[in-house]
Amino acid sequence: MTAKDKSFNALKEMEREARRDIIIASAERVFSSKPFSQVSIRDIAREAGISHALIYRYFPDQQALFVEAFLRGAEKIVAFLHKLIDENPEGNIEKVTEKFLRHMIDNDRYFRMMTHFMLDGTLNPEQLDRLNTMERRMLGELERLFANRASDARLQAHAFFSAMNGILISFRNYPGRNRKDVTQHMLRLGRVVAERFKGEQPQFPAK
Amino acid sequence: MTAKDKSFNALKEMEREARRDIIIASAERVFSSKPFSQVSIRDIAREAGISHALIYRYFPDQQALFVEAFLRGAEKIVAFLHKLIDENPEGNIEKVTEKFLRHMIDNDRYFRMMTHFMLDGTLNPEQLDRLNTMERRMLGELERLFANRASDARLQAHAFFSAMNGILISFRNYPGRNRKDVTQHMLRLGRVVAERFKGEQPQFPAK
DNA sequence: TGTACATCAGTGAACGCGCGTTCACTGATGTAC
DNA sequence: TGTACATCAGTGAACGCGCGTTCACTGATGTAC
Repeated sequence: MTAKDKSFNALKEMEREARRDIIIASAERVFSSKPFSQVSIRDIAREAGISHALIYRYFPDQQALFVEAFLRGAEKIVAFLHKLIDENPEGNIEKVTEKFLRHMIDNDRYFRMMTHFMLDGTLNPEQLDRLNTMERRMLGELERLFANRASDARLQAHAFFSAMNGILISFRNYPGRNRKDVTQHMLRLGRVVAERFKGEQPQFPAK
Repeated sequence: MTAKDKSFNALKEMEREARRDIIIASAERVFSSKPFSQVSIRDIAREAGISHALIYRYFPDQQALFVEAFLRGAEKIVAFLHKLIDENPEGNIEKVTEKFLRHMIDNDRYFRMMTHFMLDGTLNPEQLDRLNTMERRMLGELERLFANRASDARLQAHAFFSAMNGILISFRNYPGRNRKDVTQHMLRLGRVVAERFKGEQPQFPAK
């Protein structure tokens, strides 16, 4: 009886999770179709084919859903990074740089969400914490890229991560031309950065 | 008579410009006090001590005013960069990096506005063009930093600029702690980047 | 087997708000005759 | 000098909209006796 109750409840819980997933997946789709600041609860409900009021049965508020949708995608990015760096154990930075940039360009929605949250000053502490944990995990993966090269792998990883993000942000709208040209320019800058980050750093200034 | 008319009209025009300036200056102040996305026309009018309807006598719409306010500040950044690089003619990248980062941190509102516009997909072409011109001017200043060092000064400048922006964005909300710690970390990453960008680049891969 | 009740996914309508923008108007100043 | 008119900075009120969120309700399903 108890066992049966448990499995029934478990099933129910699973179904509930499945419905929650559908909402998150719909959110992800909407986020690929328009700028972050223009996405509304109503958009997501429409995409999911449900009443917008229903979303509040699964998420306490808008921010919680948005963060959740981002974390879902960020998880994929971490997995991608993990695999990528496993496959380039010699710290082949050129290769990693190119693949990483391409992946971020192809998964533009997550990159846009990430930068939005990085800049947003209105996040509540709990969500901020979840986002920081995610950023730390990405940085942790990148750190492995420098583990055999520099004594300050962590700082190198942070600086490298910054350079990647900077490229993706700074040249996004630049200078008109078509998307392909922009991608080419980003990859070219990626090669410059990779070249710079290649060797063992001479001597990191203490201070 | 004509001369008098001209000077009268000129005076009127100047007064109008002065009033326009007051609005822009008020906008700049509001932008330092809250996140970009939360700034409204009404906020700016309140700060300037005028009716919000009046703003539409000086600017066609909100976006025009916002871009104008940013360009005003960006002008100062370009001037700062120009002076900074003049004062470090030997391409003292460590120094430039530190001063640049500090300046951006101290003028955070402009940095926030800049990144907002870089990511925004809803700008009309005319404003986008003005912003791109401004970005090109910043990059032009930075290019001088690499002029005597690398054959591909332009690419180096773009990559360096990206790294700076990336540092400022990626660690803004990271990881809690106080503002001073965050600044310290950013400067530390700046030193890593400066160290990396110091020497002549070995050989830029063609491809 | 039938009936009363509990649970819960799901809904449409409404609330309350703040926003960008427009409108009709006022009042001061300067100009023409 | 006085009067009719034009110009224009400035205003408060209103428009219309979309938003996040809540509410009262429906209807299906499962449970207890």
